[in-house]
Amino acid sequence: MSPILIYNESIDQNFHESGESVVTIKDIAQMAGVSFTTVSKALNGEPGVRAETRNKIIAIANKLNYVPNLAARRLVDRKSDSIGLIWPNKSGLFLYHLFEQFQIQAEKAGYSVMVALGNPAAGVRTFMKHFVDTIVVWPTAENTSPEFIRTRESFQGTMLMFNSSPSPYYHTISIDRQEAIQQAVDHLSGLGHRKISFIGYNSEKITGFDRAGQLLQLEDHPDRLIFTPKNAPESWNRVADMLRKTKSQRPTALIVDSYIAMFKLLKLCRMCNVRIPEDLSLIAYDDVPELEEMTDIVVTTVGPNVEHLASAALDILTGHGHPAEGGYRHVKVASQLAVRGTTRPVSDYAM
Amino acid sequence: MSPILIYNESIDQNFHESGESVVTIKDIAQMAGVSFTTVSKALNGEPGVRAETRNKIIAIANKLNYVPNLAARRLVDRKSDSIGLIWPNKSGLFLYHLFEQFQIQAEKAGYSVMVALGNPAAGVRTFMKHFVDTIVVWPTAENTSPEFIRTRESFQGTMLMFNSSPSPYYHTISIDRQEAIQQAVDHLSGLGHRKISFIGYNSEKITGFDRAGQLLQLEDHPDRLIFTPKNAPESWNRVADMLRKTKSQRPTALIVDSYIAMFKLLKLCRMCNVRIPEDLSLIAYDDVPELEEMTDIVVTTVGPNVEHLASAALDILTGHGHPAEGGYRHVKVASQLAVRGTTRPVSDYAM
DNA sequence: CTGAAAGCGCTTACAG
DNA sequence: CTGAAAGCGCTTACAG
Repeated sequence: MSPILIYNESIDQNFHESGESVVTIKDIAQMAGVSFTTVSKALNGEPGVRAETRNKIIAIANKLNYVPNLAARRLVDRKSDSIGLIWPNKSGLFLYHLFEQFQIQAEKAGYSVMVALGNPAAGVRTFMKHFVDTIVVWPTAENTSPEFIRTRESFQGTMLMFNSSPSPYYHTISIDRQEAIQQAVDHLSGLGHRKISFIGYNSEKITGFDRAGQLLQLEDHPDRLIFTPKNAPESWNRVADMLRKTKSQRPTALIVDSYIAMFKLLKLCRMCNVRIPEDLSLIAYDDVPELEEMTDIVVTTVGPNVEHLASAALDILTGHGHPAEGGYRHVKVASQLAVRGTTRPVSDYAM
Repeated sequence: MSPILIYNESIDQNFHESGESVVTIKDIAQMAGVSFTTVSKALNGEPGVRAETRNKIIAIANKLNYVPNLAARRLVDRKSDSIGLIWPNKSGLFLYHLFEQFQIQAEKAGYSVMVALGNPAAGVRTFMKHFVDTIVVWPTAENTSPEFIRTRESFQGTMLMFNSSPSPYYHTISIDRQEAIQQAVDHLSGLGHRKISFIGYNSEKITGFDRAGQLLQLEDHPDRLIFTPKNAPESWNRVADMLRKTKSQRPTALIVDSYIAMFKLLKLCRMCNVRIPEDLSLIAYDDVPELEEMTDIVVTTVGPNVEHLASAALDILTGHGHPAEGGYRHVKVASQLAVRGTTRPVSDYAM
């Protein structure tokens, strides 16, 4: 691969004249004929400064265009109303949307939000360096690593972990994936489907599928569960095999694990000339907005709503209804079924 | 509130009467049996510390999970070695990948990277509060606003603007979109295509298309340029009309503006029973990695490579070959054509 | 190679 | 009401 192709480079010799504010409280103190202690108090609205003195000081500060040095201030009182989000590499679209939502809501609540990309442990360290006092994490393999845990322990602020079981060390928000899949199955069952397939590998979701299947006494069939682990593309051959079966042989509805799996499935369907939803109903886990413009059909989905997740997190962090004690809170967020274009009554598939 | 109790047996409780204070260079100094001056030098890679001493100090720092206090460092006026990325809402996948690449390379170069989501002006303010001394921006309507410009002017650090014309106030990296589209046309022309369509709305790209068309004396035809502005979905009807024409009437190759447009086009192709690349060649602008798993075919693309963009930015910021004067640099990055599955010789389309 | 000391600009007890 | 002093954690001359 060729190196960076820079074919036109120029140097701008104009210097940016920085109007550096060298004005400190000491300068103001001298001009006002008071001590810089008094200046500090006056400017910070502390009590115990005569109004006359205070006004004089403020006037001078304005005149000199005084800008407080935040580094100095922060060195003394280490506070910041900012929230840090840990964003591991390759986290995909769902996290992208969740964090976008989170920031919109956090901004409204008066927080500034920063995101640390890359290695989560490094991210926590970055936030510590920058005085971010609240950190929000979405778990991945990387941030359950010993390194991350060690780093997390040295963090003095508040932490909120999404999608985690309750912990004595941080707030948690969990998602009931099992219940989500059960909702999906319920919906399909309500439409008369008895022969349903689940394609995926997440154990919580599979458990939900199994449980719902038993409760509703769904039909047991060879394609009931097609296990497609992350690094086994060949497992998708089984999906293709299923799609090639005759209408009476194959299931009438599918549930897929993720939107990635959904794309693979849609590809295979096209290859096998199976139309969705004309030949087969489909529900996908995870609701990612831009998918609509990428797929031919608007897919029925189930999963946690990013706005709900974000506001649940913010509620905890802003301490809404927070027990005064200051213990950590553990909230479970329910999923939502968004019925759209890809689920039809089983009667539509009658032979 | 119940704090996170760090209990590390190797820490002598003498230094930490509360058992949870933040570790400073003084703590490390005491453990290492040296002065904190030496610790500072050792940790900052300053010369004049015996290797043995340095290693010992570094080992202790790691063990204690030492995080330097940026406020203190910044007070004595030193760089914070962190770069802030401004990430406006709805910026889409390309920026997502560019920033991911940027952070990977920046981390290798020893910087910590933070991203500010949401309003760009607020982002700059956040970064100022947190001692970030370098800010990287991708232009949008929001960050050419007067508010942003005002905020930018009060920022004392270095700024790098992607996709901007040279400026006396910051570094810039521009992308030659015009040339990118010319590359695409050249490639198609080389395959014998004379009847090519451009679908999109970006004026630079259209200019590139027009220019290349004139240079190569391509055929002029009714579907040469289909202008599809952002808020005019009806403009896509013209694309559908084109696809419904007979093989001899319609163009043999298409170039689309963006991956969003690509998805729309692929949908329409399916509806109109036009196969790509069996019936029509296609080149899309912008190379976004995950597209591969979402489309049936692997699309030939043209556009700036995120790795190149990221490393060009980093080169500037790390001052590789930087003139000592401190002027701003302005670099133009070329695009790359990634020939993949969707461009065929025009002879394949012979009637 | 190592360390004592000054000091960055500010806040906050504490004493007048 | 006002101010002298201590100190936040760090870097950087400077002296040993």
